[in-house]
This record gives sequence, structure tokens and C-alpha cells, in this order.
Amino acid sequence: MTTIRDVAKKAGVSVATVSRFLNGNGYVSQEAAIAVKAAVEELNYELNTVARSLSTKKSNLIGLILPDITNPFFPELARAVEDVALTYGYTVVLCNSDEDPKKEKNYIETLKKKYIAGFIVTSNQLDAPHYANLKLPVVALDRVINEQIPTVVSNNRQGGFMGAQALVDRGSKNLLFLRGPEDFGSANDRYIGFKDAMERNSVAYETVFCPFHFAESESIVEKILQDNKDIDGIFASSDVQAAGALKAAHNLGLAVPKDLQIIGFDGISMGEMMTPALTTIAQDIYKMGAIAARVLIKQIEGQPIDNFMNEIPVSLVVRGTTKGAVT
Amino acid sequence: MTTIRDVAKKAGVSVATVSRFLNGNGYVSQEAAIAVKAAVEELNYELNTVARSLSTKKSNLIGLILPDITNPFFPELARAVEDVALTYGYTVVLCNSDEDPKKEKNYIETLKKKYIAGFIVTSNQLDAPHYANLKLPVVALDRVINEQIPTVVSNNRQGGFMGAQALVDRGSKNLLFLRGPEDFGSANDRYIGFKDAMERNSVAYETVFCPFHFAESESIVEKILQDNKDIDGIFASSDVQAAGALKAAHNLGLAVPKDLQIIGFDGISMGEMMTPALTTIAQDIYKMGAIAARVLIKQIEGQPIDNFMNEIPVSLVVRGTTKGAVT
DNA sequence: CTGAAAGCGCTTACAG
DNA sequence: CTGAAAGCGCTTACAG
Repeated sequence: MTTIRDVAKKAGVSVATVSRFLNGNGYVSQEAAIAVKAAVEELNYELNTVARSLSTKKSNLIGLILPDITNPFFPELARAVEDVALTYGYTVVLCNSDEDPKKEKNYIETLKKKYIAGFIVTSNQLDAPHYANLKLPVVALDRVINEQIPTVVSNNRQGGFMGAQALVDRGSKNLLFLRGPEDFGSANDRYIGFKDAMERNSVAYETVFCPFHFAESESIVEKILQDNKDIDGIFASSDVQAAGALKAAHNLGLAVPKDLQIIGFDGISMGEMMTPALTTIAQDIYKMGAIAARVLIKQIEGQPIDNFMNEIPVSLVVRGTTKGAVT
Repeated sequence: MTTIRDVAKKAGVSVATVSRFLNGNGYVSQEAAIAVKAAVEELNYELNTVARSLSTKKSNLIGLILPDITNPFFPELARAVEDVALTYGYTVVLCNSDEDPKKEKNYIETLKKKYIAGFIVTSNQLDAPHYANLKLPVVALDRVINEQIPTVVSNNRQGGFMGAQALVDRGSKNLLFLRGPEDFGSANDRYIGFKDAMERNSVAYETVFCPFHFAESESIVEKILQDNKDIDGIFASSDVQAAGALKAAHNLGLAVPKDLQIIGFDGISMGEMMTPALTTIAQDIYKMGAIAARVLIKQIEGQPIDNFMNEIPVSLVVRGTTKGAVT
């Protein structure tokens, strides 16, 4: 392994000068710069980041804490984070928290020992002490926490409104809203948006809490559909819920979208694979991850952050589980 | 931050002794051990892994190189790797290669600079020079490479056989086999298994190359199904292909499984969400990832590796796209 | 069994 | 503009 010392010797300068050149700070004369540059190239020198980290107490590692990469919403997010991190020379460590504060804390502790540069966090625990005392750049992704910390979320409220309205526009008169977990802010925003829409339309509706879980959604919806034959439109807070609803409809022999229209939320690629393909309020998942990464890196590099709240627009993607608009 | 020096002072010994105690190598007297232990606890000391890495030229970082975390097969694999890595005190870095040798090489280079402890790699490029000269523990996951490097794969050949046989047992007489990419060893093994089964049964069949991509599978299968109305059973080399085939069947108004049976391969959770739910040859994906991680860590820690070839059994999961066995 | 010391490969005041 | 030197927090021969 060739070290900075080798470069210095070859260039006929001190290691300090090489270091300054490499980091672009401090003054380096033209002459010295040229000599160093040549030596670096000739020796094929690459800076040892571990040594640098020890010295600066910083690294180019980014921690990505998310509930579970196995949940189909997260891989695309992770992909985006990883892509832009790579672009800027950062490396991402994947942390599955299972929404467990202890696991999160554990990750934070072990990564701090590695002088981790910052965290992108998808968690409801962001007000927990291990975040409060973090003293490290953090950005909240997919979940709003507080105004102190930069956040990237979809415009969930608008999405909630749009989904409900789309159902009404297409003739549904009796809606069922599958509400996500109560302690999950983004899900609540979707609910609020849904309610907004209900206030402007005179249609019947009911809501039910429903986990973001396929089989549970299926059985919850199946039960409700049996009790209430009037329901002709379901708006789910997630695509996985919507998939469960679709399955329930199939189980009961309901024709989708004729008897029952369904709209999901998320826009994960699985939605296209269903039959009929799922109409959904699509989040720009990749964009969310990409922006989160950029905002984090800005923080890490001490650049000013203009927007603490980055709300990403959502869009209605009409596929097969809804009819053409009635308008 | 409290350092080893603080601990040494408090315990009344040298830093060398503390280090020996911490690492469990070299001799440490009972007395000294007790004092150090007390000091560590009192000071809440935690070893700085960056400093250790610089000194030992080793880290507890593991690189997980996979094509694309966005492909639904990989998240579960990644999850398993991450889970067992955590157990053993390792941290995993996620690397999406897009099957691009340049990207792989790039990751390997940047991680080597971090004294990465080893790699788990899902790649077809393992014979490329950047792996050959690696001099680092590696395990091949999901793809066989050569006998030098420990490998974890499903018993793909057996799976190919089982899927074909399951179709025949359930009355299909005209099979279509969706063959995966040619340069992908595991896909070839599935094909070989399929052929094995065909030799023992007198049914008609045809095969077609098909990428592991939903929309392309859909259109390829739709075309074939139109040309050949006799096909009554499709065996796909992946669940995503099978989802495309199912969609194609729906498009053509074919009843599944009555007119056409479909079996996939992988066992990803998406399969359950389809209608009908997908019958599939399920890989034990989590187990594959977990074993890969354990084998890698064994290597890293210099333990003997008993099996260079870990072939994980697959199983037939019967759901809705096949009929009850005819037998 | 233990400690002093050198070394891992950088960065960064500081003096010049 | 530049270099000598100390320091980041560990590990590890080596001498005792």
C-alpha cells in the first residue's frame, strides 16, 4: 500500500503539503501542486480513509435506518439513497430497525464508534433520546418529526384527498377507507386528506384501522365487505393493504372495478402485477430517497439547507381497479 | 470520549494490558483482568473501531454486493445477511451493482480502503480479475462460480425437476418453460432440472428465453399462448416471470388453473398476493442469506469451512395457480 | 505476566 | 507557502 509518505518523498515535499493538496485546504504553491499531482498519479496513490477518519473523527459512512428492507416500499428508497450517496463518495450502511427503538439505538451506538457522518432515518422514534442527543446530521424520511430536523415526505394529505376524490369522480357512493397505523404520521395525513375530500362530497363512508399487512388487510376487508354490501369503493393507505382488499374482493366474487373500485397508496411496482392492475396514489419513492440523501450530505458538508420540509408531490396512477372517470 | 488510556490509568495498568484483556489475547493476570473490567464498566468504555482498524488493517464491515435491491428477490437475502452480521458484530454495506462489473470493481476498491473484512457477492462476474486478486474472504450467493470459493445456492436443478413434475402430476400435457438468462448459472440449473423431468415423462413442451422482468414476460407469454393454444402448463424460472405469465393468461381470458396451470420459482411474498395466488418452487431465501453470512464470518475469523458448496433445498408451495394433483 | 515504545496513515495547528 | 511534530486511539512485537 502506498502512503502519503511515499507520495511526499517522490514529490520532494512534506506529507503536510501532500495532505493540503489532497484536501484542497491550506496553501499549496503551483509548483508543489504539480509535483504532488504527478507523484499521486505515478504511484497510483489512494488515500486511506480509515486513517483519515481516525484523525478527523469523521467518516464518509451514512447510516440508513429503516423498519424492514423486506417491506416492498423500502428497497426503492434504499436504492435511491445508495445511488446518490455513491455519487458523492459516501457509503451506506443498511440498518433494519423493525421499528424497535432498542435496535435503532444499538445501531446508532455502533455506528457512532465508526464516526458515521450522518443518518437517514425512517422511524417514529425520532423524538427518542438517542436522536435528541445525537449531535450528528440526520434527515427524517417518509415520516415527519419536528421542525428542527430536515424532513422528506410525500404530500400525504394531498394524496389522501386525491385518492378519495378519484373514487367519487368515478362514481363510488359508499367508500371504505383503510386507515394505517395510528402512530404513523404520514398515514394520519392520508386520513386527514381523505376526510377533507369527504367534507366536500356527499357520499357515505366508513373507516377502519388496518395494518400495512397483506393477509390482515385481506381478512379485515373481507369481513367488512360481507357486513356492508353497499361499499363500492375502497381507498387503502398503502398498496399492500389494497392488494389485500383486492384479494378479499376476489374471494367474495365481487367484480373489480365494476362492483367495487379500489385505490391504493405508494406506487410500488407490485401494483402493476396484480389483476386487475392496481390504481394508486403513487409516491415518487426514488425521488424521496434521492433528496433525503442530498439534504443529508449538504448538512454533513456544512452547506446551508434551504428547505427543512421537503414535501414531494404524489400522483394518481390510473390502472385497472378503477373505472374511467364518470364526470 | 473515553479511551483505552483512561481505562489503563483507572485500572492502574498499561494500555497494552487493557488491550490484551479486551482482545482476549496475550496473558493477563487475574488481578489485572478484574481491575480492567471494573474500569471499563465504570468508565463505560467502548473501543474505537476506527483506531483498531487502522492498527490491524481489518474492520468489521461486510460488503454485500447484489444486482439491485429493488428486485423483490434480494431484500429478504439482504435482511438475512444483515441479521446474522449484526449478531456477530459486523456491519453490512449495501452495494447495488446492476450486474455491472465496473460498479462492482468500484465498490470493491472503495471498500478495500476501509479494510472491509469480506464480501458476499451475488454476481456473474466472479471470475473477473477484481475478484481473482481480491485476497479477501468472499462467498458467492445465489450463483455458483468455482470450487475455490464458498458458495450458497438453492438446489436449482432439483427445483426445476420438481416444478415440471408438479405440472405433469396435475395433468398438464403441453408445457411451456420460461427459461432465465443464459449467462446465469442458477437459471440454467433450473432448466436442466426441467429437462430431466421431461425425459421421464412423455409430454409435449417448448422453452423460451425470458428475462426476469414482469412486462417482458407478460408480452412474451401472451404471444406464445396465442400461437399455441395447446399449452396448458407454464413453469417459470422466477416468480416475476410467473406473474407476467399469469397476467398474460388473464389478458387472453384463460382460466387459471383450469385451462392453464402456472408455477413460478423463488417464493417471494408477492406470489401470495396475486389472484389466484401463485404456486411456486420456493427457495429458502432467508436461510441462504443467513448461511452465506455465517460462512463468510467463519472465513474472516479464520475458522475452518467444512462445506464449500452449500446447496439449500427448495420446496413446492402449492397455491392457486395449479389444480389438486391428479394422481 | 507486563509496560514502554513504535507503528498504523492520516490531519492540523504552529512556527517559520 | 511549507515542514516538523504532535496527535487521532488502538495493537503488537520486544525486552524484561
